[in-house]
Amino acid sequence: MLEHIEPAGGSVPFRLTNTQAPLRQERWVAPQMTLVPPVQWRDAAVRIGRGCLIVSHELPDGRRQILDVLGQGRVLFCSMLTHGTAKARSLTFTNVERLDEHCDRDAIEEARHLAMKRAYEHALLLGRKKSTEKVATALLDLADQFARNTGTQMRPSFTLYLMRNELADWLGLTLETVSRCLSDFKRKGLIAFDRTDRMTIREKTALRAIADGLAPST
Amino acid sequence: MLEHIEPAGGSVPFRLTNTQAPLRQERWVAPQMTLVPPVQWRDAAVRIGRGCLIVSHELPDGRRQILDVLGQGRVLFCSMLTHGTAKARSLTFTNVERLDEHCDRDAIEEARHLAMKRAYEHALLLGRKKSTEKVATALLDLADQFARNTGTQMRPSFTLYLMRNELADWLGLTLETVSRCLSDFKRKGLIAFDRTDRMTIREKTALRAIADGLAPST
DNA sequence: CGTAACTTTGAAGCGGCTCAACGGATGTGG
DNA sequence: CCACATCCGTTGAGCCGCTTCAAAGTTACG
Repeated sequence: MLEHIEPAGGSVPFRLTNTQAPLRQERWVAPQMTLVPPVQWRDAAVRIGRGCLIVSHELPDGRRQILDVLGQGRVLFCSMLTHGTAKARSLTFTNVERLDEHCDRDAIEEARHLAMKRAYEHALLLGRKKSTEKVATALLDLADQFARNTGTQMRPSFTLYLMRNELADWLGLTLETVSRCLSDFKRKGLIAFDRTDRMTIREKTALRAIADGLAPST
Repeated sequence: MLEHIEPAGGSVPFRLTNTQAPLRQERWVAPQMTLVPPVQWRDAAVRIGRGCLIVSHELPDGRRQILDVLGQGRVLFCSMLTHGTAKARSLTFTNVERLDEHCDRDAIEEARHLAMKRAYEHALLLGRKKSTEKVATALLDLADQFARNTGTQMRPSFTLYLMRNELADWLGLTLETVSRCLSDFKRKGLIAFDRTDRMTIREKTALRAIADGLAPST
């Protein structure tokens, strides 16, 4: 989906496969790329085929807020990028496909609604949830998006594309607080992970209760 | 815009003028009403003619997050209310007019973009700004929306429809913290108010710098 | 190995929250 | 008219959850 591709992290390995299919307008994006829509995609909606994108926004002094994490099937609205309201970045090899304003009208409409709904849920999280509630919410959200075909329904397992500091910037916390919450959940058997980037939800309903603020804070 | 109108605060005076103009679909809403769109407005976009609405969302235990504050000209998307993603409430006598999906297509598109952009800015505020930065941002936003014709450009004056606890729920703070910030700004001459619901911005650029995190925290 | 990047863990500090008291404004009834 | 209640805002004191700072542990990769 890129006209210009800017390596965002200085040291991250950089690779790009820019496949332009004749009928479907589709492109591949390498990890750690900042997405810059080509001019003709200025107001387009693009669907993630596979991979993972984060959408973020920053204060002048560099404090960052990650606004959303997009997995397979989610839709990114390029107007947000072109108007300077946000930046999008790939966290792994990611495939995006341009939706057609007319053919995919319903899908676009639905995606717009979902984006707004998620923004509202996220505001509730940022403004009113405790750190443990935030982390629990994030894990369940990521499981929904990225555990499509791995693990069971009640014990989903997924690749965590975000690093601790990215989780922190998503949740309005510090990376240390995120790490402590995750270790805590692990100790309690609510989740499991050996590698830091591979998570398994072990007690989904318990996590759900925590995420919704219904669990005693012990 | 209401089919059923539910008095939300128990003690607030209740009055309603339900004007249904023949051509323009337009209605009046009394203060402190929870807005419930009539069935035929299920997915409509409605523009605020005058008045003030808040859009909010809650956790099961009652913690509330105010998601947006809408003044004259702003557009509310009813689908957010009908899907249970949010509630809307009037803070004063408020006039709303249904936009036409076809005639007002461009206006709706623009409003959608604005809503999303504001949600993003709000997330940045909630997740990454300090209390003083939050309050400064809120004051400037409200000045932009509600000081249309009062005060000067650099010294806007406006009616503050939100109470301290509503400001707090908007900014992810407590009402005490909001009160302390406002008193602090007043003491420093950045703002002025005698009645608690009538604000004047006195040092717009200084407030702007604070809002953007560019001011020393002294 | 050795370095770099990321994570974990600990200890200390602080910003915003909680709890509490007071003050001003408005309304109501005697 | 005053006594009293209610609601909202302000202010203070103490505390706690998260951040900050620091150091050690882990993983990946040359």
